[in-house]
Formats: sequence, C-alpha cells, structure tokens
Amino acid sequence: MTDTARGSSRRYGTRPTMKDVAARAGVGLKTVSRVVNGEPGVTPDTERRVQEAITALGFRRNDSARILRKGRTASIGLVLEDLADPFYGPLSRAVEEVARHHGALLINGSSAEDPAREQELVLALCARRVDGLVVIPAGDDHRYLAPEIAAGVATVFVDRPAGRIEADTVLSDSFGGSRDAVAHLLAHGHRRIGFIGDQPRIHTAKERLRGYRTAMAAAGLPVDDAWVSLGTTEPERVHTAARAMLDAPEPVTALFAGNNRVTVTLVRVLRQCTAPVALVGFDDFELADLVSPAVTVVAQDAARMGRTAAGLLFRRLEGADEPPRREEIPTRLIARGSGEIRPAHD
Amino acid sequence: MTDTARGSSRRYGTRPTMKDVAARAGVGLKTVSRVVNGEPGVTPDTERRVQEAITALGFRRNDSARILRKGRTASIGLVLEDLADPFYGPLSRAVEEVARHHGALLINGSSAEDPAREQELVLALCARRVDGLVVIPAGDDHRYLAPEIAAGVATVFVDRPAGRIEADTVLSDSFGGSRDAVAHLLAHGHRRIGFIGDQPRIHTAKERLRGYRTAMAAAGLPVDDAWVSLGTTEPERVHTAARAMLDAPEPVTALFAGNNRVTVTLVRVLRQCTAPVALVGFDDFELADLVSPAVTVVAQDAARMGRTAAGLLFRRLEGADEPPRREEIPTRLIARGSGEIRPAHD
DNA sequence: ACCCCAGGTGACAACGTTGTCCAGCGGCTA
DNA sequence: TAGCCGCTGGACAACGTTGTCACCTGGGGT
Repeated sequence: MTDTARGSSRRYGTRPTMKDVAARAGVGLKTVSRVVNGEPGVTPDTERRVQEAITALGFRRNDSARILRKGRTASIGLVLEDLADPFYGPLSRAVEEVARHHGALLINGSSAEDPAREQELVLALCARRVDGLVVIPAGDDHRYLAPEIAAGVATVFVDRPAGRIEADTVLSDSFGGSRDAVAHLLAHGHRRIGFIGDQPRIHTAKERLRGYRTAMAAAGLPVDDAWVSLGTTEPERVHTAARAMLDAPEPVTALFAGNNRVTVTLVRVLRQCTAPVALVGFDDFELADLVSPAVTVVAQDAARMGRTAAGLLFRRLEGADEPPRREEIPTRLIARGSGEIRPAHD
Repeated sequence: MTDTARGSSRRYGTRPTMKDVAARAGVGLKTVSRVVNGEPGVTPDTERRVQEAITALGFRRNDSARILRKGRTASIGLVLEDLADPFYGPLSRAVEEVARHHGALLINGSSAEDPAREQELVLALCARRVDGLVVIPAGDDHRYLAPEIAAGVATVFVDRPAGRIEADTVLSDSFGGSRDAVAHLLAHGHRRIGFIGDQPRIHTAKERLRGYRTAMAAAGLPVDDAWVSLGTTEPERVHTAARAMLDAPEPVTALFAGNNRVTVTLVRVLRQCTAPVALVGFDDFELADLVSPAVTVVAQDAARMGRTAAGLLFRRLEGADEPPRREEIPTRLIARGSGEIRPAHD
C-alpha cells in the first residue's frame, strides 16, 4: 500500500529521473532541470506543477550525472594516517568546515601509514574526480600525482612535505618546536636527555630529531647514541626504548617525546618510576594538564593547519595561479611543570 | 616542455578519455574498457599497447561516468556529530575499515548536532547516490529518508535511534550502563548523587537519566531536582551546574557524568575542590587511568559499534531482506578508584 | 494588418563509461 | 576445400543530467 516509492511503472530500487518528473508534470525535461536548479525563466504555475511531481515521486537529482556533465564534483578528498588519532580529529574537522563553507563534501580515508595504501586511496579519489586533495603523506614519492595535478586537481600536503614533486604544503615547525622543547629541558638543568620518536622515514620524525640534536649541540653537549630511539609508536616499542634509557648505567634524567602517542605511553612508563624523570612532548593532548605531573608540551595547532590547507586548496580552485607555497605553522611551548619538576642534580 | 599532460590536441584541465587512449593505441573504445577493468578477451600484445597509451596520456578512469552507467557508487556516507570528538574517531575508523574491506570509500560530514544540517548532509549524500548511510542522528524525525530507503539506500542508525521511521539501529546500552554506574556509587555508600548530562532531546541523554533514576529508585532513594542537570556539554555550562550541586546546603557526594566531555570538565572542576567528591563517567577516555584519582567509567565500545553498523549495512547491500534490526552493544564498568575513594560519611 | 521582440518552453547533443551484440579472422574438422 | 567454432575487437545505445539553440505565443510598435 505504501507505493509512494514504487509507482506503477517503476521497479523497486529504480529511482525516478527528471524524465519521469517531466512526464508526470506534463512539461519538458529541461523545465524540470530549471526548477531543480532554481534557474530563472519558469512561470510560477509551471514551477508549482513540477514541484508537486517531484515530491509525489520522491525525486532526487542524480549528482553522478550532473558531475559527469559539469566536470566539477564539489567534493574534496582528505587522506590521513588514522582517523582515530586525536591529532587528526581537529584537523579534518577544520578541513570539513572550510569545505562546507565552499559547498563541498569531504571524502576521506586512512592510509595507516602505508605508502601503497596512500597511493591507492589518492588515485581512487582522483578517479572520483574530486576537485582537490588534502594529503598527509605516508610515502615519500608523489610523482604519481603529477598527471592529476596537471589535470587540475588542487593538491595540498599537510604535516609532511610532498616527495619529488612541487605542491602546496602546510607544515608545523617541527624543527623549531623541538629545539625549543629541548632548550626548555636544558634550561632546567637537564644534561642527559633522551629522544623517543616516530619512524625515521617520516619527515616530522627526522625534523624533530634534528631539533633535538641542534639544541643539544648548541649547549655543547654530546648525544649518546643510546639516547635516541626512533620507531613505531606502539606502546611496547616505546616502553622498551624508554626502559633502556632509564636503566642504563648513566640514565637519562629527561625524555623528549616525538609525538602524541609516544608522550602518552611515556606518561604511563614514568608513572612506574621511582626516580623523577622530566618529560616534554611534541603535540598537545587533552588532559595533559591533569595528569601528574602535568606534561609540558610543544603544541601544534592542528585546526589551523587544516584551515590553512583547505584555504590554499580553494584558492587554487578559484583559479590562483601562483607557484606552490609552503606555509609553516609555528608551535607553542606550553610549560606545565613536567620540565621543571626536580631539576637534575647531575 | 613538460607536455606530458597537455598533448597537442588537449587543453589544460582536460583529461584524456578512453576514446583518446583507444585512438592512441589504435584499438576500439571497448577494448580499452576491457583492459582498464581487467576483463578477459584481450591479447597480451593488445593489452600492452593499451597500457602504454594509458601511461603516456596519464589516463585515469572517470568514476562519475562509471557510476552513472553502473548505478552503484561503491561509497558509503557517514554522518556524525563532530569529527573531532574522540568518541567518533574509533567509530568512523571502524566503519572505514569495513567499507575498505568491501571496496567502498567513505564520505563523511559533521552535523554539529543540528537536525537541519543533518538532513542537508544526508540528502547531499543521497544525491551522490551513496550505496549506504551510517547516521548518528541529530534530529528526531527521519521520515525524509523514507524515499531513499525505499529506493535502496541501506541505512543504519548508530548511537541513537531513528525517529518516526523503521531502520537498522546500533545502540549502546545507555540505560543499563548508567544504572550500573550509579549502582556502583551507591554500593560505595553514596546517597546524594548528581547527574550532569547532555541535552534532553538527545536519546542517549534521556536513557542515561532513566538509568540514573532507576538505580536511585531501586535503592529507595529520592532524587532531588537540583541533582539533575541536562544541557549542552560546553565547559562553562557543566562547570556552573556542578558548582551548584557542590555548593548546595546538602551537597552531592558523587557525580555521574553523562558523557565524555562532561566527564573531562568535571575532572577539572573537582580538582579545585577541597572536599572529596566521587566521579563516574559514561564513556571511557584516554588517560582516564592517569588523572588523579583515576576515573571510573562505563566504557562503550565505539569501534565495535562502528563495525556492527557497517556490517549490517553491507549485509543489506548484499541483498539481505530481513526486517530492521536493533543491536544493543553492552557497556562495561571499569572501576578505577574514583568511585571508592573516601566513601561517603553521610 | 504586419513585424518584431521577449519570455517561456522543449528537442537534442554531449559528458565518459559499460553492456550488448555482431563482424572478422584464424584454425580445426569432415 | 567447405563449413564451423572460438576468440578477439569494435559499433552502438544507454545511464541522467545540463548547455545550446530553436520554437512558440502574445503583446506592443509602426
């Protein structure tokens, strides 16, 4: 009895088209198109008849056809590493906000830090003819994107630079932020400082390591190989690395964590420690002020990165024909006490 | 000189089509299609020629056309409240995982808890002809979706039920979980327990309140109106509400937080308190074990909810013709001490 | 009375792909 | 040598929409 959706001549799963609407309203196809798109040149009376037919049939314009015809999809793709990572939440939210403001939808996927998957995802998005792409790259060779960019897909890389290709890029100041973080620890008297970071093939991990080394060198301090550990951010790995540094004959008195997840794991590790160990983390996290001791961090502004990236993207889409830009978002040291607590007595 | 992308006869921004590839390879259109889709019936030699033309031109299949022709988009839509909310990270990640497993892309958007925006988003997704929808509803009337569902868009509601429509639904056991949480507090001697929750029009907020009231009633305890506060989850609102309960002549000795964000705010509020106040939160959060005192929570399994929802969705897409299902995901009380600490001396 | 103009309307092609169907061609058997 | 079969390849229509252009109708100016 509920045959709103299955009019006499249409099968289940088949949707009404403009043709059906036109037939029912007794007008031409193009007139329906005009009404649907709010184009001028339709009598109020005709418009009403068409509207009635539309509601009666439950018609909804098929955007695939529209896209095919018009060439623009009003959607942008976002490829990041892991939707569940708290760093990417505000970032994707910001991108979405800007996209929405421009009437575009967001399609996204996680690369899980796998370059092959990144490429697969990006190309799938290109096949959908997204108007633009925001990519947090997992790989380091993006030449596969060259034809797409040449074809007009606006592309912005975020958090890490593109590999072997020129493109707009939005980074946070990993080097400077890390240098500041380590300088903060040095200023509080620490001399043996460990660095636990992400996998060395990741650009930010390298930059943060460089910041660490630079700060140490600037203070005229040597860096023991045993004080540096790069690798996955899995808790076990981080735990093992930290223990090694803490249980050494000359243990570190402070740790600098290369990202979010490392920091959290280190908070857990240090909580088991009897000896006081200072901790500074790269990237802020919720409740950093509430754990004890509160964790000093170098905060990055993920939302601003997302906004900036999306901004660049839409500027391109609106025809800006400038050379690729590279924006660097500054970081901010938020001292919360974990650096100061019980300055080293070395 | 870099004319890879702008062959002699093509303008900038125009992409090569199968026709171009066919011309260049000296074969027919359909042969290109066969190669692109890996269909059988093409000589290795022909295939090689086509592949060469494809790479030379930088051809990429236009999925809009494909979708138009085939009727299936291999993409599903996800509408949630806020991408940046930590509860939705694992959920959307799980949905994406399942989608990926089925070769589908994920398009998503945030409703910002606004029913109008939810509808706008959902209909935009339907216009794109997503194969299915996972919706965390903001509104309470989803009749607008009836034609879409009738037309074959598989739809699953998560976290909150659909309004005035029959559809698959995945909920967590808000009622039971809340009852357990409050029972936990009661078992530790609390008698004056406050509840601070989300806006009353949100289903989960109502259910959690019901759980609270039921537990109190089961213990034969009256509930003072001043002990219940529903509203937005903004820190100021929650802060004010909590203060009112704590500064009353007969202050509450324990608080039950209706969600994630409320819990976090309450941790901050209680930290300022001199008198000990117990806290139990609905929904777990990272570091709940590290703040002091560690926060007891009723954990929901967001990832499992996402997986279940996506599972239902693809079952429908694969043709399951069962009546709408309603899955309830159990919650789990994780006692971490914040309930026990200094049992009430009332 | 005629012409012209403007505004409303519709016929038709095109977007790029896939499904259907038929043609050509080589090798095999009778 | 004729006839048949199987396999490869291509012509063509269709998907649902929008842009182009032409048609029609009625009203106003000459």
